[in-house]
Amino acid sequence: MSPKATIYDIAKELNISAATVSRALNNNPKISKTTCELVLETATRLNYKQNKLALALKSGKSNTIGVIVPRIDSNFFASIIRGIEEELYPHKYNIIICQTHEDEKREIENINTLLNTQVDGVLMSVSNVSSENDRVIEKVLEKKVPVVFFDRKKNINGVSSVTINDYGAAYSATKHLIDEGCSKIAYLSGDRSLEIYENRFNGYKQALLDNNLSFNEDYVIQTKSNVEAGQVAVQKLLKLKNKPDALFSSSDFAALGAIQELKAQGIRIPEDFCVVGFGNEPFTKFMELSISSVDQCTMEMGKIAAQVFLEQIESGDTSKIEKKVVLNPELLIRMSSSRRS
Amino acid sequence: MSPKATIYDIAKELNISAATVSRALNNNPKISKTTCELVLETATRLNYKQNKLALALKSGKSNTIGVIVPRIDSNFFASIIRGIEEELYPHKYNIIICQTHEDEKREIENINTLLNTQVDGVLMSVSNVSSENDRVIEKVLEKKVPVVFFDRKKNINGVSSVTINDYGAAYSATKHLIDEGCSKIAYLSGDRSLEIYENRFNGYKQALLDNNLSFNEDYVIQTKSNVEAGQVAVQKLLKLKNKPDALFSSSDFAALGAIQELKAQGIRIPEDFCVVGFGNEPFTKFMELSISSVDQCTMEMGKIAAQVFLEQIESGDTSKIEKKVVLNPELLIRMSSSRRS
DNA sequence: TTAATTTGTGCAATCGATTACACAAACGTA
DNA sequence: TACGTTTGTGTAATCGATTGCACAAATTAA
Repeated sequence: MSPKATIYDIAKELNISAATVSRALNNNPKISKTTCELVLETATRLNYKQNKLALALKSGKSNTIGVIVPRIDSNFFASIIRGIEEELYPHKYNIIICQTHEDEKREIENINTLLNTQVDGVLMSVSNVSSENDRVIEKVLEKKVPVVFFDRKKNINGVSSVTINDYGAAYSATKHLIDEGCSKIAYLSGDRSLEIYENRFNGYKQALLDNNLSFNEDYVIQTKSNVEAGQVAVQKLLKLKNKPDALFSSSDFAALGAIQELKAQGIRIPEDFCVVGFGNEPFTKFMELSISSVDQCTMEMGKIAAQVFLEQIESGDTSKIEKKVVLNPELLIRMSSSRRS
Repeated sequence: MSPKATIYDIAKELNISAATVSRALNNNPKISKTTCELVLETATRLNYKQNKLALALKSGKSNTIGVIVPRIDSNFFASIIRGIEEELYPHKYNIIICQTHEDEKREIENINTLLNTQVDGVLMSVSNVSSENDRVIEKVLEKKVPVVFFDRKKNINGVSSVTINDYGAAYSATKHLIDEGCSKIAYLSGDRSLEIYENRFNGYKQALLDNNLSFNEDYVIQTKSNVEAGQVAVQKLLKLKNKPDALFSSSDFAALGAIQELKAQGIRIPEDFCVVGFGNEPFTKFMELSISSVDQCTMEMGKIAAQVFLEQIESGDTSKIEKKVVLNPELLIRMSSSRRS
């Protein structure tokens, strides 16, 4: 028995043509019951598995999509991928995962690999803002392969996206801190050339202005999204003459670092200083001093990105549909910013 | 311009044969420089991308592997996948991710889908111990598709695996608790029909016996791996006449729940009660009362699983190599079990 | 009984790339 | 001049499954 049986093996075994075998396996009504049963039986016996590659080549549809993320081992992206997978599983799509590690070159490589692999679509969270990969993405579109951005998008014609309302979330978070009685609110940002961080910054700023608080450039620090960065940022902030009394961080990890440093310096949370993070990382609710954070609806984002992809595929003409879905994230108020109760 | 250019399009454009185009694109030395340059230029102009499906069909090698995990949105599996991806990226392999949600039916479906997709190998962490999928896996092997288990393995002939020394890790953790002065050590287990949990149990038990401590059946509780399960388990334990003074948990999440419940009942950690978890989840080191845990070398496990796969592919004959790699996890002693210093 | 229809299969092309083999043209050598 | 050798390309088969078209056999209708 050959390691991989084909319809030809079945055909030979039964002295019929491969075409008939193919039809029998697809329940084509033109095939007689007798033949059909014989074929199915032989297929099982030979451990036949349909070769999807041949099918994909013939049909031009691989039933595979590519997902490109900066990295997979972050709760945020892993949850989104889970959402995508669950939504696409019933539709028999396979998912190829690529990591960019925020490297533009690798991002472009990944896109090209996926195209070569003949994926039916590309779902991605962009790593980079440079315009070189804009051109690469446009080439994907030329090939009628739908692209859907999630979380971190770019504004490219014909590309749908699923994002959260970063502006609104930042606005709510900041407003919440104001409501708790804070008036000197600092903001830890990520790379502001990425739209999400720019939007959060704007939400933060607008909330201050709408509440008659002055915007202080010294209170805005651009950092990485990790614990150390949060510690360093707080060290800087506490050296200011006019020390802040609250912090809104674009990253839960930085928020954690900030809290650690604040405590180390003897500052009480939330009495003297309130903190709100972003991302609803699992640890934020586990901490003894639980951390307020913005939940980014990751599973939902993945599911919706998958749905948008499916709609585009089904509609046939990708280029005309351009859907921009914006989810409303939820502010989870926890101990790090709850002065009441 | 057609959306997807093929070598035939290039050939027609230049009035040469597709064979020549193929050779030129593959830098075949038999092709004249002139032709070669013309082809490359035209390929770029037409936005040509090699169709990997056609290549895979022809060569019988898809350069794609399948990875099956219970779920992707857990730090543990996500890290392993990252390791696999990084190891395989330079070798131009694509990775298809499947989730089982611990469902045996879905596990079998996934395996079959991957076979249909003609993956060059399957790397999996098994969800289930039933023997029905043993047969499915044996069919994979019949097709000369290498299978590598990681973390949760099964003992099937011809299947390599990469696991950690669960027995040793549990032994060390228990021994450490004993060294801290604990003598009544409870153990929270996962589903003991899975080898990993059975091994940990044995390591725990042996450490007790080797140190002249009695093994108490009441101290062993089988639970889920989540926070609530840990809380419930501690409630049970504290109702015992002879209350334990330490806990080794097979799950960090359960360890966290346990700690929360212990604190709620006014028990001091580590003074009155020591806790060690398993998995080195990110939050364990973030907690104010940081949690001792066993690091499972996830990235490394992924990388090694990928290496084992590569070796099998290169060796040609899969069936003869059967490699069992066992990694030695590290016990990270943190505040939840440090009475000294 | 003959013609029309239905039923069940086979033939061959197709998807895109590779490659063994054939072969013409250009070259060198005796 | 005639005969080997390169050099560069083309032809056609192949990978596995699908499917329009053709067609024989069986069935039905007239």
